[in-house]
Amino acid sequence: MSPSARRTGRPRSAEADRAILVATRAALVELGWAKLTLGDVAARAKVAKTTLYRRWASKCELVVDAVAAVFDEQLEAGDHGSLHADVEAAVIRLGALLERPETGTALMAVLAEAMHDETLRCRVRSAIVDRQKRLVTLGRERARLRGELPCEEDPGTSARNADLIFDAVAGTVLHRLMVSAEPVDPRWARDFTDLLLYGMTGADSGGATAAGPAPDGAQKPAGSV
Amino acid sequence: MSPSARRTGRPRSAEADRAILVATRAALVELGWAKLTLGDVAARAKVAKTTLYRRWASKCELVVDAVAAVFDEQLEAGDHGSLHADVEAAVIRLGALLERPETGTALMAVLAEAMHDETLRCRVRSAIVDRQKRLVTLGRERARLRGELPCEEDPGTSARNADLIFDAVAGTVLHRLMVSAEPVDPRWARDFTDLLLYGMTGADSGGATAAGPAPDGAQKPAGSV
DNA sequence: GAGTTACGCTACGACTCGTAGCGTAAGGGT
DNA sequence: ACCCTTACGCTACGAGTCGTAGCGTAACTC
Repeated sequence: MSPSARRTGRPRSAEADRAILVATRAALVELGWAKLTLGDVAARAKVAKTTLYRRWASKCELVVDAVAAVFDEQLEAGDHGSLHADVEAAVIRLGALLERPETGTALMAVLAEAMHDETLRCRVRSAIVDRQKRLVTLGRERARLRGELPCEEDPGTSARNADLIFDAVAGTVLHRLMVSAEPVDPRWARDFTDLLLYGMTGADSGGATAAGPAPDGAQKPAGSV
Repeated sequence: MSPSARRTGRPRSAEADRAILVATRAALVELGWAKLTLGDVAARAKVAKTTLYRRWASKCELVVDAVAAVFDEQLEAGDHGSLHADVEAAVIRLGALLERPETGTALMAVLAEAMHDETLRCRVRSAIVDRQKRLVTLGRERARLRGELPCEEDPGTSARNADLIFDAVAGTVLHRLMVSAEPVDPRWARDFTDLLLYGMTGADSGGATAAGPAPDGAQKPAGSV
């Protein structure tokens, strides 16, 4: 239907698409969400304002696509050899992604707007959230094969735990950057990973937090108290 | 200076203040951040538009105050007898607060806008964030007195850990509600608390996650694997 | 070449913004 | 009681943005 309806006529300029998304991110950094106008984006992208309106119905949808493109570039889930290393790498990668001013600002603004727009919320979920969540599932699967996590018979429990982990990782990194306005540096990433794996009690007492060089790296048993 | 400058003349109507903040929250729920206009807020509050502009310079500052008032109402840190119970209570309380549509929407929008406005960011921090963060410090202090957490000599380490815990709690709850759009129900609060205290490894294997009624309640040792 | 679709450009009505000006209301100082 | 000071309500205004319509042209398919 979609391909048959558009197999004829002048095709949409792919370069215009890219220029618009780039301009959207640039304008977002410079002006912020509130002062971002579609007219300004069109001027930066050197396209007519009408072209913009022909493709995106609202400012929200445009920004979602602009941000999703950045997330797609950064989507990967390499195997770092241990659950600890995998989590730490994910934290640093997500932190680097959200530290880019365009990404963080845009994501927050879109999420705020999505509270009132179910369509927009679905769009955000499919374009950004679900693809990131898949990485959590993959990482846990690898950890289970390594014997770092127990097998779970109940798929419901497994899904719930994956959701919980995802909320914890993404939410904490987001909060660190957006609310606390502190950087996701290697030390914090390690501290947070320790917290996730071993909990408040274990991480605080294990001596792997402050001055020590964390000699155990990736193989700290849970009952280390 | 401020009190001396305003000790004479007609005082500002305190009721108008309250009406404006109430109207702001109501309009935020109904219209969302993008479509929220100060003119509309003024009409709802039954005050002149000029009165609004005399007190708040921008939409952001108005919304910050409107949200901060709600946070103030809910600020408490009761002693629930154990670290586990304290954390779980805080999660549920924060969840209930952010589940109110006005609060979550407004907070996200203001945070997004604060990325470009250092003044606004400071305002958010002092009005909302820092007051919540104090609860974390208090809870950890109590846990230390109970012997649930080890003493920390280094104040820098202690502060870093408190910040980390705060980001983890607030960020995860926020993400669960705003991004995943799932409720903070008692089961999730318990699962998340287990994760925070005992880590991924401990919480997953302890059997306190899925169907069981969690018979141990608040006294699960860290080395329960 | 004919048909179809996208693009750039211009112009437009509708709307909101934030401010200025004026007269009136509500307190404090003597 | 009187004046002074400040806040309030109301109206009106220029400035700016919004999203759309109309037209001629460019690009691609059959």
